[in-house]
Amino acid sequence: MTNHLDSFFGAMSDPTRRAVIERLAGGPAPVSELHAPHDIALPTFLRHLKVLEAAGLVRSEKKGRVRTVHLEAAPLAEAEGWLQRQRQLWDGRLDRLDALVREMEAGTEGGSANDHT
Amino acid sequence: MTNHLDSFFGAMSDPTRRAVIERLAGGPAPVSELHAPHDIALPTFLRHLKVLEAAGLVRSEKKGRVRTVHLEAAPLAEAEGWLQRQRQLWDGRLDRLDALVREMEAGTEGGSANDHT
DNA sequence: AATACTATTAGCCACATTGCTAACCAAATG
DNA sequence: CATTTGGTTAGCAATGTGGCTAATAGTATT
Repeated sequence: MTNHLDSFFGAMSDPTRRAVIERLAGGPAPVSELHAPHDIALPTFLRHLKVLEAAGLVRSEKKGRVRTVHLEAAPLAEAEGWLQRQRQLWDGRLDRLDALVREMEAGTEGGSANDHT
Repeated sequence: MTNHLDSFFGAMSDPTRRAVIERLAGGPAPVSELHAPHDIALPTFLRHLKVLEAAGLVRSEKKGRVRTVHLEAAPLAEAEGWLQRQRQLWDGRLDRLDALVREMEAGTEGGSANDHT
């Protein structure tokens, strides 16, 4: 199936690439401008952009000799959703455990309690 | 500064590791149980767990000969927040652009409009 | 005490990633 | 039309990642 999340998280795991995303959240920009603040060779930087584009995080169009890059928000939302689901599941579980513990402490009269699974 | 997000996203970029997280969202589990559904050698799997632990995503305690692993929700929340901020920034920008376009279409009477920056 | 089970360490290989330089193409610009 | 500018391609080196097997350690279990 080769999940989207795979290439997405891979793309986000690099500080240079995250910095590009942060910059692009403020609006589209040409390659040269995106490259400027980073102290790496342009070809190297270009490959970072390609990784981002392959992950569907950005798109770019070339007009004349300038390529303009812009953010694609949908993948961010997707990953955000995934994280949220996992976290909420876990948080919810903790809440339920907590309730169980309180219930058990309240009275040992004979409550049938099922916790995990 | 060696951001948390670095190791976090790195850890999440592997399907095996994400599957472990998904499993752990349902509750803690011993190493062997976590390993079972994955068709890779145990030592290999163990290293995945180490990556997750190094990224602060899980913790584990060993009792007897069994190591029990559990999810740590805080990092998920942190990454979730980061993504949300970037996305909202971008979405907000789109909204503002949209508004601008509508404003410009409404009347070309002589409105002074500032968009980006 | 011997055996079986759970986890761990060590070491190896193949491939991916990230960095570089050098050379090059195509579109402005003088 | 020569030059500069913005981006791209090709190729190399160093390091990281993910997989394996073999061997070991430390509990249970019988």
